[in-house]
Amino acid sequence: MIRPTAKDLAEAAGVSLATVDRVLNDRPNVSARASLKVQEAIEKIGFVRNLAAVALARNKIYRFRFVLPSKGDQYLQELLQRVGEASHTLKSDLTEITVDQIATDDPYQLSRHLAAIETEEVDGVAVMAPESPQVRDALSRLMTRGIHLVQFLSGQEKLKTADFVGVDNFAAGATAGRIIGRFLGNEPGKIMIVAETMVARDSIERRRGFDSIINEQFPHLRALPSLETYGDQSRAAAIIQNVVERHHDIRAAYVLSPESRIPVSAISQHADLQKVTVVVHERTPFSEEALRTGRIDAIIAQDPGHAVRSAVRIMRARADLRDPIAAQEKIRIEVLLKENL
Amino acid sequence: MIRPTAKDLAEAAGVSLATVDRVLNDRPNVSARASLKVQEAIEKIGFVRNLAAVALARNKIYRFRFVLPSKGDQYLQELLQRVGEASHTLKSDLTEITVDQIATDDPYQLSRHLAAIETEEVDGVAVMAPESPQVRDALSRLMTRGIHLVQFLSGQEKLKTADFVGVDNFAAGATAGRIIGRFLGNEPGKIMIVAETMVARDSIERRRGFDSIINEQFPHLRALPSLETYGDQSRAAAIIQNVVERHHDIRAAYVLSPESRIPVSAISQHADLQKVTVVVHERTPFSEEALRTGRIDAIIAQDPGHAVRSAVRIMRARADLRDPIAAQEKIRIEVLLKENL
DNA sequence: ATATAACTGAGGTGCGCACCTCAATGCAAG
DNA sequence: CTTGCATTGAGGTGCGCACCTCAGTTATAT
Repeated sequence: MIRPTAKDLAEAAGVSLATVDRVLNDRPNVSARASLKVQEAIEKIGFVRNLAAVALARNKIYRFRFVLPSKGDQYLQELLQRVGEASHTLKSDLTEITVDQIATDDPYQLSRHLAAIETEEVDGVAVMAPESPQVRDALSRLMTRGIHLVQFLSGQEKLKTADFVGVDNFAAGATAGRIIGRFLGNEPGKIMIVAETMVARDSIERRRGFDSIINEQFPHLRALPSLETYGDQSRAAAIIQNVVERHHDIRAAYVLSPESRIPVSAISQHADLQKVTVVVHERTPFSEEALRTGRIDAIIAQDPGHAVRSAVRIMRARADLRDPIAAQEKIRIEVLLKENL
Repeated sequence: MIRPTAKDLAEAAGVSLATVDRVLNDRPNVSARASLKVQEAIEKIGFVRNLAAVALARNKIYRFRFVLPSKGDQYLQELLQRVGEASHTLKSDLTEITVDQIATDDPYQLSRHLAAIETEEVDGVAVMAPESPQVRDALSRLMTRGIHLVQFLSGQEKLKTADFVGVDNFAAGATAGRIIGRFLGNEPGKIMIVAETMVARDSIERRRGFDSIINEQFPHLRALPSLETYGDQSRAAAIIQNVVERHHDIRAAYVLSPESRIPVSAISQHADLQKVTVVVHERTPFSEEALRTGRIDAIIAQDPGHAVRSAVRIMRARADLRDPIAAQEKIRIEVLLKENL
């Protein structure tokens, strides 16, 4: 037999096609005995569902939505582009992807937005938003309503019942710590740490991971308190100037936030920081160029294209009541140097 | 209109379904005018082929084959496992994957094997084999016979007309160079370089990439001539001992070959090499464990799972006479440290 | 103008499965 | 023994497209 079909399976199991259908699709009114006979026949004849036929017969269009921040710099642009590409590619796969950009840092607005998503219009939602109890509740309610949720690159204290796509930020911070520690060698010195804001859970976890490595492995180095730019160029310059005046042995800088343009610009414009080792997060046109020209020394990244595709695969699997293939969906913490860009 | 079908397309283009079919599938006997009308209508109504329906109607089983070495250590096992996983996963996608393990280092045997592959039994072949003119010819002939070829992780001087899956080995070597250079700091010293054999093009290119960085960026370091273990444990110990006796300032070791167990074992057993920085290629159970326990300091890797899936996607696209999505198929040069394993 | 080749349309079939209806059977409680 | 419910089978329809045939039409060459 070339490739057994459901008909062959029915025959082998000694039941009708209708029963095979009931078993395969978990429909009610099947006796345990019949179910068992079908399961055994599946093993015996090596039946494998033809997914193309399933998709065609279901004739269902999968509708997924990405909820992303409305404000951001190059990293957000990068994400939007990847989502757009995925949307385009997946059209022929009966998958429609939409994007909502809202002020994800306003828990109230975000919650309202999530509450307004109708079960009928969407099969799955991938949300990238900072943590808050209110948002967490809204996400829970979303799931209760039968909408599959993916926590996307974001720092929610993970809802255990939801899928997550992204990296372990503690490990990402630790990786940055290892890089800086090894790059600096044995001479003592201080490390400047810059973030847009330390409210974001992502930044907090990275900082914790970073500190854990520096303290344990490189005790001759000292990580200074985190500076917050609030996304403001002149504020960034001012606080960095302030730190430089008080510490004469700054040998490295670590930028916690995904948007590194403002902090790195401030650092590379400062006369006293020309020789410091700089590590940032996320690959953007800016960080890539900075790595090429030597203004920064390494990028810790998670591939946004992978992340988007992974989120879609997971939502797709959940919509079909399948389990995602965990091994394939792990997002790697990438270390980018000038040579492996 | 919810989602235009070919029928809608025919209507919009003012032609028959038969003509739409001829245009969509590049069949002969279509006037330029009719073709144009269809193309325009596609744009106009936003027609997108339903791939599930295409697959079902074609009812074609895609048969792909991986040709891999018969001899190897953990990296080969890793590869085999990934191919097996892909094979399992893709069964429901009408894709059958087989593996041939042969002595790929014997050009004659490999050529004969490739020549024996029938066009009827296989749609695409992914070959991992070291370079030789004879093999290159055999690969060319394979393509001439209409079998889609993917050069898989291997060091053929690339056949321009064939697809390639894998990393740029020059860049991989350069990345290793950067890592070692930065990890060692400013003190002068020597770098021991070990390979299974320097006949493999991969190793040669990595060595070139490595040297280029060390020479340009870290002139206080010196990379010693490559040692060849020939996969022999005692020979490895002997040649390393020999080098250690002649050089007292070895500060790092770089293992070029994908199988690093033998060289690393020899290095970590040598009393004088306890403090050297070690960088190897490819993630295997051994190298992973060595990184965890600190016997090595970094791994330069290419994800074999990604590589396998990428090769299959490419062969699939080629079999459908589509172009692969280049951006998605790029294999990254990964830098693994203890923290981002 | 006629033979010929290049095009076009109408229609049909089947891919493997999901989903539906309806009748028939079994089984247990009352 | 009847009633009611769970289970099973038979059969049909349609998803969107590929692929085939054959008749009819239009352009091209002679």
